[in-house]
Amino acid sequence: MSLQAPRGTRDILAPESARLRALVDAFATAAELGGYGQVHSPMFEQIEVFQRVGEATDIVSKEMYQFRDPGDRHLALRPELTASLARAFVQHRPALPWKAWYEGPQFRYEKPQAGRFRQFNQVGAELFGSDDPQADVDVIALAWRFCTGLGLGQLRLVVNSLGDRADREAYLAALAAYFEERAGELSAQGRETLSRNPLRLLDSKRPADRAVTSGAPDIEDYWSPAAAEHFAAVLAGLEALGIPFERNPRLVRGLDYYRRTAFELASDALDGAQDAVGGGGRYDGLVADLGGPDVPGVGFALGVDRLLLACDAEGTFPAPPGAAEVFVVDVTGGRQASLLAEELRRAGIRVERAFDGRSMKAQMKAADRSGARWALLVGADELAGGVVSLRRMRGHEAAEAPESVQSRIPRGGVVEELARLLAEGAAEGSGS
RNA sequence: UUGACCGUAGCUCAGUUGGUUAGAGCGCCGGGUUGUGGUCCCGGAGGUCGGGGGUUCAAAUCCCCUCGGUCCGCCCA
Repeated sequence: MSLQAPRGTRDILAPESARLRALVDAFATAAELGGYGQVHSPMFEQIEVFQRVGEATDIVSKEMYQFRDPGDRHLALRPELTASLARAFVQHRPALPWKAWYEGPQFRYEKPQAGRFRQFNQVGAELFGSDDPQADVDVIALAWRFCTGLGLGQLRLVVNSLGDRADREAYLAALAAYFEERAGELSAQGRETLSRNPLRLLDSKRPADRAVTSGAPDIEDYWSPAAAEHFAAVLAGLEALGIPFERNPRLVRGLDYYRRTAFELASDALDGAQDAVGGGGRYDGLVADLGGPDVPGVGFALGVDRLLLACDAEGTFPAPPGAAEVFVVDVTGGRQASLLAEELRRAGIRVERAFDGRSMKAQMKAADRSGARWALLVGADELAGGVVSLRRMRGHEAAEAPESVQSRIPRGGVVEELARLLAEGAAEGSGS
């Protein structure tokens, strides 16, 4: 155990990696169905990209991996992707509205825990250039459609509005005043949070602080008429689409740039502190903060690792079958297995074979474990006769007549015959 | 940064108050006569007991440090 993956990171090996890719594929399909195009952005950015976006947020102030490159540039591994996308928007100025989706790892220096890693994967989408409440709905609908498409049923959509910039500032001031007055009742940690960002305190799970926060001023009382109207339109839009939600005036998100709409997807199937699978909101003003035009935006990100945990908990979205379709057993040295396997693979058939000249029994065992429905057997007899033995591997009783299970076919017709059998099997499989 | 618990074979775990060559199940490899899987039987490989230091005649077992994991808190994905 001398060398291992750094703390908070892990290797994702074969069956699980296929599942992760399938999840990303499903998201790509959902997003592109909605007119979002994929963006690849760098894993690291000039550190200012993130700093300008949220000095007071934890992920920027204390969780960033930062470094200087050999050219003395001050860089940071991306702790989130909305800022990267906003930077890309400013740099390229695409036509509006710009709808982008993304996927990939992000990095935060935190204490690892179940469902929380220092390198973790997210999928997400952003819509730049519209302040229409229907844009908010478009984005939320994508997240919802994708998650329910995975088979997740125990998911709650929690929504809130943080008002416009001025509303938010007025509210923040009122909140700070309220908490200052009662600082004595707060826990030591609570007071620390207060000095950093009073909004954070609303989320607090500490019982002592809860008592204080329950009487705190309500954001709704600080909404401007425009913000209130916007939020009402978003809720009406969700209702029209039949997307269930619950309102929570205490929902503030971890990132400071949110304006108006904020939302979170939480899973009741996940226990413990990490029940949020994703969240997002509107961030009007962010693009301007990065030196671009005053273009509004709304988006979200979902934690891939948490989504998969939620899928586990609900017993949905299993790993896709990676099984071979055909296994070539060759006891004449292995060259025939190479030839047959390659021929079949060039025809698009998933083929496995054994190495190291193992015994027929061993190769048959391997064939069984591979999950292949068909085995091709090549021995001295077959080789001499220009044939191969074709054996059905699964779904038959031991008592069945041997000739219905195994037969010899001409060597030259192997690809055609297997293609036919597999197509037949697929048709049957889809019918049942 | 602080707290609690945990760390024995590839995996899941036993291992009595410190006491001989550290075990099981699963998995893996081989065998059960001539070239045939899934069941069964037999055999085998595989472990610096996370790492380092200390106490002791003797440490997987006790103490300290360290690394990693889990939980809480914090926060989020």
